[in-house]
Amino acid sequence: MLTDRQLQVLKVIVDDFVETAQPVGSRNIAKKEEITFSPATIRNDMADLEELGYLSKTHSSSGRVPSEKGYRYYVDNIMSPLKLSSREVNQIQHSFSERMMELERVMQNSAHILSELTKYTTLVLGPQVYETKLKQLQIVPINQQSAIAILITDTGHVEHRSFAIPADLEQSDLEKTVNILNERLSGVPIIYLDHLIKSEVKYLLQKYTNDFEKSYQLLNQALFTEQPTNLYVSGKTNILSQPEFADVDKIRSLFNIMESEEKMAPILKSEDEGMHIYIGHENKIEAMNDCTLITATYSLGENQVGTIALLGPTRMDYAKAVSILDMWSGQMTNTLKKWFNEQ
Amino acid sequence: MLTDRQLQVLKVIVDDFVETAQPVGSRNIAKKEEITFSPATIRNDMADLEELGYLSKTHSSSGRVPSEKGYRYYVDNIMSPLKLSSREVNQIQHSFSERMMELERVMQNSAHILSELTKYTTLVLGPQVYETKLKQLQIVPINQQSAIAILITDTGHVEHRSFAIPADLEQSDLEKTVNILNERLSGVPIIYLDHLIKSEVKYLLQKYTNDFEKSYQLLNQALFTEQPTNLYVSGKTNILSQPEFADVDKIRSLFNIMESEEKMAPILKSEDEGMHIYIGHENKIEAMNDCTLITATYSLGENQVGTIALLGPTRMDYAKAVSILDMWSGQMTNTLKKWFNEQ
DNA sequence: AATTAGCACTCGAAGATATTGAGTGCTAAC
DNA sequence: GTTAGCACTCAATATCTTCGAGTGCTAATT
Repeated sequence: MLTDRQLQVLKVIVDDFVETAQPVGSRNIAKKEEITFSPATIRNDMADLEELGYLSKTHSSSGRVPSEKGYRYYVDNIMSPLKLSSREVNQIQHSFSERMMELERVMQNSAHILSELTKYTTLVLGPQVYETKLKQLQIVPINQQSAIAILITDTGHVEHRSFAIPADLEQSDLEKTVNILNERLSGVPIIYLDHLIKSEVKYLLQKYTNDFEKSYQLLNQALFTEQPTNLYVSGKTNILSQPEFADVDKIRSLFNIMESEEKMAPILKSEDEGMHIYIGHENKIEAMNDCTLITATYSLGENQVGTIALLGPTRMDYAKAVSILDMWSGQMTNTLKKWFNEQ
Repeated sequence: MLTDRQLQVLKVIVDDFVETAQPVGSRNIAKKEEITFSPATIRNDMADLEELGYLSKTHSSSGRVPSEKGYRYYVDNIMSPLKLSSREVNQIQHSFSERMMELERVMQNSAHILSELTKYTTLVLGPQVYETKLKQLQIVPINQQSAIAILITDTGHVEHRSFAIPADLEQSDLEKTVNILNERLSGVPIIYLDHLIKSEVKYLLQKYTNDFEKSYQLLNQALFTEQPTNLYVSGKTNILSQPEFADVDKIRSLFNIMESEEKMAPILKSEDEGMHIYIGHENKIEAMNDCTLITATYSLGENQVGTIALLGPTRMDYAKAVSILDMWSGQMTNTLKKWFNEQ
């Protein structure tokens, strides 16, 4: 168990190092207002803290630097929530302004604003579509060979895909197909679409259209070709300003991960709701071993959960990051509740 | 005027430097198969070429490096088109495969593949919409407060925007508005929409709907709020592998530009069609002063011109870059012609 | 007259050596 | 338990040396 003084020393070291990115020496600690004891005393405490694994040195005669364990302790036991400035609060609220009626825009905007406020990289993963329901399906022919399928969900999400119309498909069959689909599929959760089409709609099509095979094939092509983008990243370049990322190789491997939705999505998805902090090697991906990732979930409806995350160096302003994510979560939940109850 | 031998020396220096990124010395040049004279002779030529401004040294006893003027001369007078490997040809053709019916996808895909092939950054600027015509306008209500407007153009481009429905707008007015719009605006070039609405449609709305003011306001809100994204960038991280971008500050300023459509679009748009090569300080933006930008236009229809560009260090494999862009342009033009004639 | 061999010279890169100063750990005094 | 004092450590920085790839110039060769 740490003494009060040790705790205080650890806090000062983390705070100072987060700010300056330089190892913190005993003399500098002693200079702080809140510190009332001498450098020698502090040195003793630091030696203890180092033995316990909360601090480390960059070399034998350097000042101390928080270890990952030290950050962990700071996050779990020391840091206190920060009061955000009114400017920060305003900006966050602004990203939920009324004119933003689309989830996509809200996410994009939030990512942008949070990365501005924190100077870290913000990642927003859209909600999984477990419960999203199909509102309407439309097919708009463009020319003889191609048409566009437009899916609209009850959350206001619009998805469109163009596809080739089989050459020998009759116009009437196309129309019938669309009618059947709209009739049978409206209100159905997206996730069941595939199943429902395979079971029920298939027979309807077979019954009412002349060229079932073509219609069915077309349908599959139009609806199930590709996963839509669901990851919004903003402020990637902020990472470049951090002194720990002076190495171009590091930057490259990190950027490669962030640009790939497949790699990033599983990292962001967490089993349970709420906030999670992954410090350094707590991140399973090697390229992120000197980063901290803070994730927070937001939910719309019952089972739809999305994630927002901040990515920065382990030397992160944890209190600020957490407070800002917290603020955002609250606003987001409010907005979505209002939004959902209204419709 | 350069002698044949000087020309040959310049060519070897550019080719070698592009490959190795190291200053080229006379001994190394003499070792090349195609070179039949001694280092001393080459040194004399190099001294002349330097005096003429085509070469420079990194320090007084280093080998030579092409200057921007040297690259310019190489591009204008020396380099010969490269025959692409069948792998490269295949990959480019693949990005135009039949299933890609949407311009957006083609652009995204092309950007990706070209950056893979060249290891430079690829930027694709979508065509300006001067001539694109509105095919269909649909308005899909999501709930009491909001709806989504979907614009489909004759090029298969789909644009959607959600907007708030004024609280006191009657349902019937909304429907009437949409009907009027579809009737009057189909086939109209997007660029004239605004004008046509202000002149003609305005009166129709006034005549047939109860709450003209609301309908009109809604219309403006739905159609003219924001410019759609039109810039696709791929392979930004490729730049990180180039030795000339070891400096993080350089990277940052370059990334900042590439991430901003407002900054990038005017650079990419060129007055006239065809290929343009901007070497080093020929780029007006300071951050790009040690880059080369090669732009090529592609066109669909009569007046619609888009741009594709490769961005790399001035030490670029010009022959390859030009050949690949050339290949792509040809394919793109073909594809679009076929596409347009069919509809 | 053009080309080439020969040679002194230049200068960056890489390694070795000295200097400085911020910081530590330990011991003894308070 | 706390602190002053002091010897010690080591990264950062500067200075010097060595090495070699490269040059420019001059004189010899073709």
